[in-house]
Amino acid sequence: MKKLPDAEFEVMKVVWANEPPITTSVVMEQLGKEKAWKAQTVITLMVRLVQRGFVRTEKKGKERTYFPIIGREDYLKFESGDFMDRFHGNSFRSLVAMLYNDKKIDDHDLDDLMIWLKEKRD
Amino acid sequence: MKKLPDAEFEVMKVVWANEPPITTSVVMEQLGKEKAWKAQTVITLMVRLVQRGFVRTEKKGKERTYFPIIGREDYLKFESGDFMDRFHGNSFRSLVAMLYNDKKIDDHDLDDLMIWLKEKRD
DNA sequence: AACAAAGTAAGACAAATGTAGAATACCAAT
DNA sequence: ATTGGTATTCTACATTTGTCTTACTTTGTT
Repeated sequence: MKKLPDAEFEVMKVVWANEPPITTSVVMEQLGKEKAWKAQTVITLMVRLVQRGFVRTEKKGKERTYFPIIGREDYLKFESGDFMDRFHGNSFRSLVAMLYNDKKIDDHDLDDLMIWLKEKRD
Repeated sequence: MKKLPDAEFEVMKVVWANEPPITTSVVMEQLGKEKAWKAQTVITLMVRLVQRGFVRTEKKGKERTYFPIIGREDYLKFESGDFMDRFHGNSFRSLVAMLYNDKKIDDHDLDDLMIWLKEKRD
């Protein structure tokens, strides 16, 4: 698997968030607010995602529908692993300390985490 | 701050790992094994890092020396925050669960984390 | 002073990415 | 069958990234 470019990832997020299949118009609607993309832009991104093997597509009349091939979980796993590798030399503590110092995770997150950890104790 | 391209990040890793200032030849030596980069490639990357404001440079005779401006910690914090944001909606638990399921971290890491968490309870 | 070696600057070029215009296909109503 | 509206395909183009070639500087040497 390879990392997706930012724009394509934005599209995939929408694809994953919806019950397949999805159309470009739906993607447009759901991204339109933040990204001021033209319809062609979204279509181009869909085409590239097909080439990359992230989605497959079917022609439905004048429209085109898309189905995810790579699942959200799998992709996030991949990105997470890559990230740990590249930026934290796989040292988990390094990551935690860094995020905590930078206030990216707060005490509530830690409580949350503690609960999860305790559940693991089975 | 903006994300560095891969190649430039590789160079920065070496810059950060050495006592400043550093020269391209040192970067070459330390990267040479893995990256089969020509000297010019490294020099170009250094130039781009200067433009980006990650390092500053001084001419020392025929050589050029470089000093980091952005610190490793600061950059890693930035990348870590960005990552949490983009891929885990800032849910730290989501990240931990993902890494654990994907065997990127093991029980030992979790124990370790538990200890760290308990220390935070002060 | 002239030269070779080491290092650099300037420029090049293909591939990847972000973004979109123009021409075209397809359905829906006339 | 024609027309009009959408969505699509094809094509384009600027910017960024990865990588390098060629021409020039600087310095230590003959």
